[in-house]
Amino acid sequence: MPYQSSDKTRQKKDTKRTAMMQASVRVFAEKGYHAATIRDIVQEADVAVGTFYFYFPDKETLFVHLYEETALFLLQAIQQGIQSRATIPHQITGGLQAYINIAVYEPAIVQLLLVGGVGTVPSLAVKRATFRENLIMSWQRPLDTALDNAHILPQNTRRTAEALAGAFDEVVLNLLNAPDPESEAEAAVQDLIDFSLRAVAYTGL
Amino acid sequence: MPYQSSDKTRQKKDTKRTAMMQASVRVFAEKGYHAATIRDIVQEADVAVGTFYFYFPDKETLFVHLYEETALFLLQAIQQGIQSRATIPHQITGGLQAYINIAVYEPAIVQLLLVGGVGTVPSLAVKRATFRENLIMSWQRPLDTALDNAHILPQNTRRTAEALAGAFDEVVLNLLNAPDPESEAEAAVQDLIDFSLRAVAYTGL
Amino acid sequence: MPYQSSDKTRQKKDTKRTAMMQASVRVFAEKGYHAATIRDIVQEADVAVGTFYFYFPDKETLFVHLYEETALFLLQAIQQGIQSRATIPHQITGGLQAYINIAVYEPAIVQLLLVGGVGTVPSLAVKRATFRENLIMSWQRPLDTALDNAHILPQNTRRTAEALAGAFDEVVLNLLNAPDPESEAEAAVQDLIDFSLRAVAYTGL
Amino acid sequence: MPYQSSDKTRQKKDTKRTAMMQASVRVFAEKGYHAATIRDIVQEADVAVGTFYFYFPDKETLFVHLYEETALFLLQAIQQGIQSRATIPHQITGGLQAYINIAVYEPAIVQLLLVGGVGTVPSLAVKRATFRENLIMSWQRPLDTALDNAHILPQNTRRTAEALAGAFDEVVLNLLNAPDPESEAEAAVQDLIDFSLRAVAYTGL
DNA sequence: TATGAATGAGAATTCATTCAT
DNA sequence: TATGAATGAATTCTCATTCAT
Repeated sequence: MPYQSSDKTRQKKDTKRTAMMQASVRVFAEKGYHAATIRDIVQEADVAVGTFYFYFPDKETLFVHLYEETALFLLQAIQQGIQSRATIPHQITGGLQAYINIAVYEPAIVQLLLVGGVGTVPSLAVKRATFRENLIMSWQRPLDTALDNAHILPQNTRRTAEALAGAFDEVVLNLLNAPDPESEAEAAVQDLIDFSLRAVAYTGL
Repeated sequence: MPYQSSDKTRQKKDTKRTAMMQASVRVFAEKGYHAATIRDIVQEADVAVGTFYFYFPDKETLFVHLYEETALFLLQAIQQGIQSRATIPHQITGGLQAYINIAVYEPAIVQLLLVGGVGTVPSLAVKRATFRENLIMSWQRPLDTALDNAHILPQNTRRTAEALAGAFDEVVLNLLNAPDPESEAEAAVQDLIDFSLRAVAYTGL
Repeated sequence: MPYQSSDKTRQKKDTKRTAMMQASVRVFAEKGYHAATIRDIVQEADVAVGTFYFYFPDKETLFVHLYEETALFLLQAIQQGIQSRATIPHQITGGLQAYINIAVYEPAIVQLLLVGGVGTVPSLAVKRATFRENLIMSWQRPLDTALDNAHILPQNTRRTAEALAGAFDEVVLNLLNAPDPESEAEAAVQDLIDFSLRAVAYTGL
Repeated sequence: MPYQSSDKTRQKKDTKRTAMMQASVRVFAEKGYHAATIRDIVQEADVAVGTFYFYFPDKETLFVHLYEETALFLLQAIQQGIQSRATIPHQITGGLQAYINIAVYEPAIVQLLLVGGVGTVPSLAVKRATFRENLIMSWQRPLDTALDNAHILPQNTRRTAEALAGAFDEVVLNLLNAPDPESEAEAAVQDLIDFSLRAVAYTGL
């Protein structure tokens, strides 16, 4: 394996690289793309500026990469929460729990996705659109299935999915601004489940 | 009469000032606070850099002022749409129509509020929080009244209002990204009305 | 007199022009050339910016002109105080009284000359050098005469004159920084007379 | 040993920092605070603009710092020249030699103090006042002692000290404008010693 | 790999000056 | 004459990026 550095070296490298990415998420989440400086990031990660450019080509590329990766992580968690269940109530519950879980324990990730990457670099616009689209689709798919099975009343599931996605985001952001998000998380999940089941006109109630 | 601050002169001044503010809204809405440069703004308004500073003290002050003014305008329109009606279905209809009307005919205003002012200057954070709070309260008030009158089932109206506000925003943003927002507006309003009445557990259906 | 505007007009013009020059002296004296803005000057004179450029070609020209005029005024006052007397003690007394009188009652003039025009525009450098040279010469001339008449002991009168000029300036600046310059002026004059007569080795003491 | 803040590196940094400070002194001395631009300074130091801001927080801070440091240096030199001697003639000689020595070999320092910092930034005003006060006090102290010992006749020593300080400054500035200051320095010192001993009414002559 | 000094393009802001009215 | 809106060159300062060590 000549092209590969030793485990020890790789581990150290990965350690530093990971530290910088986590620092980046925090800094971008807190300040947004433009207000965050490379200096902010390297100070948070406790490395030198030059080190940043050893691991990442530039600020924009890192940010877009971070956004993609983070978006994928959140989407997969939500989809996992949805897909492991069979009926709409459980699916919504599963997806929401996954979402709010991440929001509470990794707030920087959610903040990066929801506020850190708004109105920034052109190259991000398409990534952001894709993320929103995937997020909406994640909620639309169970709705379509439920509609087929007459578990919900007829409706424009696309629009319902958009509305649910927006509703969840807003509640999550308000939750994160609360003094103790963790303690309120469970109630928020329950309120949103109730809200959603009513909103999708769930016939099983 | 060597010089006269005549109506004509004053009117011209106001005209130019207004033009610059509108240009600013467009640029801020499109690029967000940080990415928008003074040069962008003055080019959009077709004036020189110095002219900007003749009318406005600095970029930040203008932005915050713009945000406040715009937020007030949107809030009043929505509240006007709500308060001129008596029952929840009509109130939601009125508020939504006002919101989507502005979104379609003054998209920059909505974009400035929803995306332009995210993660920007500290002095804006409180304005933004106030705006979101007022927006949520605008929806919560009719819910509380309806709950008192048993027009909706018992629920955490605060959370419902948050969810509705977020739902509306997301649908509006998706609408604005559509190829022809105007043609879809009516359907979007109707879908959201239906969504909302289900979501708030309106008992009159 | 076709080329001449009416008395009334000219008077008004002179009034305004004079007001601006006096305002300029005050502003330049207080802030120095660079820190003083045209806006400062016209506000102090209560006219519009355009008016400034009707009377004066530009900031630098006005400043240099002001400096020259002011320097001439001070020099003539000092020289008048010197030349109207016959012997060194009276000449020093006369010159000093004139200087300190102006310093106390027209502090802006002295401040403009001593501090307002330091290290500023190249075109002023020569004017300033000329002023200092003339000021020194004003004191050297009576010294030379006194030396010829053996009223003072042999010395390098040029150097003595430099030293006296510097001594007077410093005392004047300290006087102007005093809480009540006027009340201390007389004592300062007397101290400086004594100092000077000793310093020039006046033989008549 | 990927990187080492070795002596060599640190020395280089100090070297560059020192070079920039010296360049700053020269530029400020020549043009004064306002007329001196960052561009002037970095060109004189042959570095890029950013380098200036790597070493110094901003123009004003550097200038004030430079002024303080320079004032302290000059004051200590003069006081050292004074305090190492016992009687007024030797004290004046010592202080003057120190002053003129610096003026001739470090003209920028003296010019910065005497002309570069006049009528500039508010934060400098107090530093300048302190410097003048300390300078005057440096001359007043030996005068007070001499007066106690009856080595000079009764007089207002504060005023005499002011006058001497001003006299020295003026002669020094004239000396610096001479074609060959160094060659005239000795004579200037001697003339000023004579002038001063007469001016303070030294009784030992 | 890692460092941080050095760079310079670009941003915000100021202000002398012009000119249509 | 007088006005003040409009201009844009010049200035200060920031920050992403590079590179010698």
